[in-house]
Order: sequence, then C-alpha cells, then structure tokens
Amino acid sequence: MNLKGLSEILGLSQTTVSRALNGYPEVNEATRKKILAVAAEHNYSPNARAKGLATGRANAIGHVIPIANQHEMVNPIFGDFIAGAGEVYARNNYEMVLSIVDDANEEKVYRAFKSRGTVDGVILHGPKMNDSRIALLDEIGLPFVVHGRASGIDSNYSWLDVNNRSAFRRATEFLLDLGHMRIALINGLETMDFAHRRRGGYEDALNARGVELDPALLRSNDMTEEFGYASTVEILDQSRPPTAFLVSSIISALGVRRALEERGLQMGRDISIITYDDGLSYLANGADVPIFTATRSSVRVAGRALSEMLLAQINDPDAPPQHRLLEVELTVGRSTGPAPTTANLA
Amino acid sequence: MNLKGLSEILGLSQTTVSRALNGYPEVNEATRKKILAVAAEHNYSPNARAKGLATGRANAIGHVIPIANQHEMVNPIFGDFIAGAGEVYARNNYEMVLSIVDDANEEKVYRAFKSRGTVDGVILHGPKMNDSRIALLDEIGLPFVVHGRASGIDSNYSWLDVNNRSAFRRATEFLLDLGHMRIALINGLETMDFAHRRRGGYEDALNARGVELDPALLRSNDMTEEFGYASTVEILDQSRPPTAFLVSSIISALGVRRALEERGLQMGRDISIITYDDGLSYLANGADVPIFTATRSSVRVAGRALSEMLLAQINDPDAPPQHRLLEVELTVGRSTGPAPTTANLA
DNA sequence: CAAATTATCCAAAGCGCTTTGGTAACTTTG
DNA sequence: CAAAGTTACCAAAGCGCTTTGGATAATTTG
Repeated sequence: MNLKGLSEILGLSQTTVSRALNGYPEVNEATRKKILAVAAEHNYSPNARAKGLATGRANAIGHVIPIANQHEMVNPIFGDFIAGAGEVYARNNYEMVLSIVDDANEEKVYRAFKSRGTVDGVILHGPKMNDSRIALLDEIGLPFVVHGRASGIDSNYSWLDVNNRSAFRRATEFLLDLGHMRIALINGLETMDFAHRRRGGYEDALNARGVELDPALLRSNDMTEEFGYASTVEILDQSRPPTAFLVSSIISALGVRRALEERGLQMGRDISIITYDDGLSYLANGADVPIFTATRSSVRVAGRALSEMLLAQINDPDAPPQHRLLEVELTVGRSTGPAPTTANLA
Repeated sequence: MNLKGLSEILGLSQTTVSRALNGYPEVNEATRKKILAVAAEHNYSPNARAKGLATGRANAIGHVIPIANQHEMVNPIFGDFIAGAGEVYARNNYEMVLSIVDDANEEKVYRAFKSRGTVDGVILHGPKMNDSRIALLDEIGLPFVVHGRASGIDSNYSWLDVNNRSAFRRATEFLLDLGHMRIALINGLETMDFAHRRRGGYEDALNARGVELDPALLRSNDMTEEFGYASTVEILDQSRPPTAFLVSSIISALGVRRALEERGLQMGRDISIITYDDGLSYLANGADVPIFTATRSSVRVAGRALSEMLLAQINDPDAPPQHRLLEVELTVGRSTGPAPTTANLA
C-alpha cells in the first residue's frame, strides 16, 4: 500500500492524506480521523526512501565501529551503549545504522554517509588523542557528537565524557590512603583518549603524595581478559611487585583476578584491585556486595544521553555544541583492603 | 554533487553517466574512464535514497535485537556476531540497520521494515521454541535467515545453527567418562531454542549411561556472570553437590569459577567445568592452554556465514532455503579432571 | 449584501536516481 | 553499395513521497 493507493481508496488527494498523516493543521478533523483509520486498517506506513528523498532527511543515525586490526576486537561495551541509544532512536522514529570498519577505511565510510545521505548524523566512538576524525566530520559537514573527548583537538564539538581523570585520581588516592605505595596500572591503549586521561589521574594522585611512578608497573593494551591476566603475571614476577592494581575495565580485572588466584593470592587482602566498571548488563559487579571496588559509570546511560544530544543538534543545527562531563561513583567492594605490611607478606 | 551536476560537467546525459558508473556495457570504454575519473575527482557517490527509490532495493539488512525486559540484558555475543556480519556487508555495499526493541514491539518493527522498505531482509536472532516470528516474516514476505533454529516450527526457512545437542551430549559424555556422576547444568533460558537443545544433549548422554537426572542440578536463566555465581552457590549448598558443571556461556562460567574459588574449591581437581565458548574477542579462553575445557564455535564466523546466506537469498529469491549445521570443537583445558573419589573429598 | 477571510482541499512540481524506448552514426554483410 | 546490424548515446518516464501555489466553498465583516 502506498500513498496513491490510500488516497484513491479515500477519494482524497495525496496532498490531503499526506498532510493528515503528518499532522498538518489545514485538514478537517473529521477527515483526518477517517484518514488515520483507513491508513491503520491497511497497515500503511510511508516508504522511507521516498520520504527521505522528498524531505532530504534520512531519519537515521550512523555508528561507526572501528575494529582494532591487531586484536580484531569488538569493544565489549558496545552492546550496552547501543542498547541505550537504541531506546532513544525507537522513541524518535530514527533508524540506527552500523558500520563495522577497520581503521584504514573509516574516512571512506564517513564520506559515503555524507554523500550518499545515508544518515543525518553520527556518533563518534572511541576518540583517540588528536583524533583526525573530528576535523574530517567538520569538513564534510556531517553532524556528530563524540563519546569521550579528543585531547589535542581545539575545535568546539559536542561531547559527553566521563571524568576519567578524576575517576582514576580518586581511585589512586583511595589506594594510597590504604597504604598502597606500589600501584600497578592496567590501562587501555594509551593512544585512546580515555586511557590517556586515566593515566593522567593516576599520575596526579601519585605526584600529589610524592610517590614515585614506576614504569615497570604500567601496562597498556586492548582490554581483554587475557591482557589483564598476562600483565598481572608479568608484573607480579618482578622483583618489587605492587600491592594493588588499578584496572581500566572489568573484563581485564577478571584476568587480573585469575592471575592472583592462580598464585594463591587473595584479592582484598594480599592484593587490592580497583577497576573501572561500565555497568555492562551481563557483567554486573556482584549482586549485593560488589566483587570489585570500582569507579562506575553506566555506558548505557551514556548511549541514551549522547543520542539525545545528537538528535537535538540535528533538529537545531545552529545551537552551540553541548558538553557533558559525568562524574563516576566510587563504590567500595571486596577487592580492596589495607596494604599488607612487609611483615605480613613475609 | 549529484548525477545531474556530474553529467553537466561531463557534457553527457544522466543516462550515460549512470550506465557508466553501474558498469553497463553500452558505453564506450574511453568515455567510461573519463566518467569514473571525474566522478572520483568530485567525490561523487549516488544518493542512497534516490537509488533505492528507483531500484526498489534498500541495500540494507536489518538486525532486530530483543532486549529481555527482565534483565534488560544485551546478549554479549552480539558484538562479535555483528563484527562478522559487518565484514560481509561492507564487502557487498550493504548497510546494517539495527533495532533495539523489547519483545512487545518486535512485530511492529518487522512490519515497519517491510512496509517502509527500510531493509531488504533481516537476520533473526535468538530463536525461541515455537518462535512466532518465523511465521510472521513468512506472512509479510520479508526475506530472512535464522541464527539458530526454532523447535516446533515446521515451515522450511533458512537457518544456520550450531549442533547444540551434539555439543552438550559430547561434553556430558566427556564428564561421565571422567567418572562424574552428578553434573550440574547451568543453562540459558530454556524458552530459547539453543538452551532447549543443549539440555536435550545433556539428557541424551545421561540416559544413554543410565545416569539419573537430578532436577536439583539444573538452572536456567539469562547467562550473566552473576547467574553463574548464584546458581553455583545454591547448588553447592545442597546435600548432594555435583562434581561437575556444564555451563552454557563462558560468562556464566566465570561466575561459576568465582563461586568455586570463594569456597576454596579448585577447578579441574575438586570440581570440573565444561563451558560453551562463543569465541568472543575480549574473552578468549586462555592464551596457550585453555582455562576451560570447552565446546567452541565462533559466533563471528556464524555472523559472516549467515549474512552471506541472506544476501544470496535476496539475490536469488527462488533458491530453496539453506541449512547449515556447524559442529563444535571440544577442546580440553584445565577445568576438567577425574571425578574426586569420596575418599578424596573427605 | 458585497467584500474579505478562513477553512479545506487539490494539481503538479520536485527530490536524485534507474531504465525504457528510442535515434543517429558507424560497421558489416551479401 | 544498399540493407542490416552495432555501437554509443539521449530524452523522458517513473519510483513514492512532500510541498508550493492555487482553487473552491463556507464564513465573517463592514
């Protein structure tokens, strides 16, 4: 069923039917009722492509998911982010279109989005330091919002970020307060902006207390379980092992825990762990008492908020860019405790 | 830049330019070269909506992701599935459109896909027993392939499934061979077809050996880490605890392991675990020696294969439905060992 | 009560592409 | 060398919708 057919059934012009369905005022209430009824009866909904052609809008938002070619890894937070954004799109009759793409082809995808008119805007995932995509999107004139920020980029773009620096400063301070002087940092790839900021927060806290930073305690990579495990094994094998681990992802934290358990070290007594927790739906941080002491911020909520920001920006292109910095909650779980004294360890 | 502009620059008709770009034969090779060059120079790519309107094809595939309203959980295998499918779409110039939707609205989404012409076909995720969506898609005439199968549905539709029954039969036999007589099953929701089949395989193996099935050892739910943990705690607290666990997801298996460790039970010695492993990129089952003995089948490969099946079906609607049943690999890791004798336990 | 509004409706153009049904020029064939 | 193909191109229709610019009838106004 299309508009033409529907209007013939109704004995009305396509114009009137279209206006009635789109809620324009210049149509009699009685006839509008009738039009809506008949449209529903025939299960009519307008062809998206024709509508898009006529209006110049796609009613769709693009998400470009970069695949790190090294690990071929899909960021595990992605599903939950999408779930949050998806709610918003459904409410606003937008479609979500996804492109899985390796870094090399990312620019092509954005350009194609623009020139083919596939989407009205995009959400930029996983911003890197000096991320070149921001200038690119500005150049091609595709509306966008960034999940995170890009250090080194001056232009004024819309973003929503977690206060990663403050989160990791607070987490580090928390460990220092417990007497931990040697704290390992199991971080994401430090080309990623969030990882860079987290490291900054960690360093801030150490510097403020005059604790020396030991590069031997730092690791940085894609945040898999295996990475957490392997890093921990390496670090514990050193001559002066740490008493605490600060971890950038609950998934890597699982790997850290595995390494500890394999060595018979008890989490929260022998070794403390604080992890960042994105609030993933399938990896809840314990039911009542959290497994891990964690800095937490829901990536699903971020998905909701960012998609709303983007839709607002599309509907009002002249509005100034929006910025939102979310603070994390630091919740205490069973993975932290006072630093063991040397006596205890021996 | 649009076709009209491009053809004016070239001093050719839109017809010729269009034919040249789409590889039709009736255009001189020299002029085709020129057209391609000028198109590239001006960064031209055809408007997707106009093209779709004219051809009647969307060049897009829909994925409907149901959100279980109980747990609000996004299936964690989803990211990897999408990564596999995304590769194929990129190669074939298809777009992937995602709808996140609660069960109540799923039918609406499929109908809208069809009547609005948003997509050329869909991939059906997470088939349930007697899944009503299959009849629905047949009725509305939207091409589809199913990731899994739906017991109780007779119609002949295209699917790709893992041999879940054989996987869990083999896993159970493996445990029985090791002397385990009481094996707990931590399964997915048994309204889901895959979970039903896995349970079938488990029962087959027990029956074949004349081992009695104890309902007290069965659990079924969304496969979160917490579910694995909580189930294990409950089951171990029973008067006659099992010596082995068969788990439907590596994520839940992590929860099982957590429960064991909390009780000081050593995996592979005191308690054996076999888990199903979807080969998730961020949760590799160990680097060299697998952590868990596992039945493994890559969900990413499934994503690739299913999207290829769907595209083939769209391009040749009269071809008969395709069926592919993948066998899993059963790889031995460190989580299994002979059943402890009563003497050992005491 | 004629003139001016207002309320309803419609015909047709246009969005950017593909495709049908040509035509004109150039080759080949008998 | 006339007839029959071929080759290379083009004008225009059509995909299904929105939107502009009326038109007609009903209502209000002075």
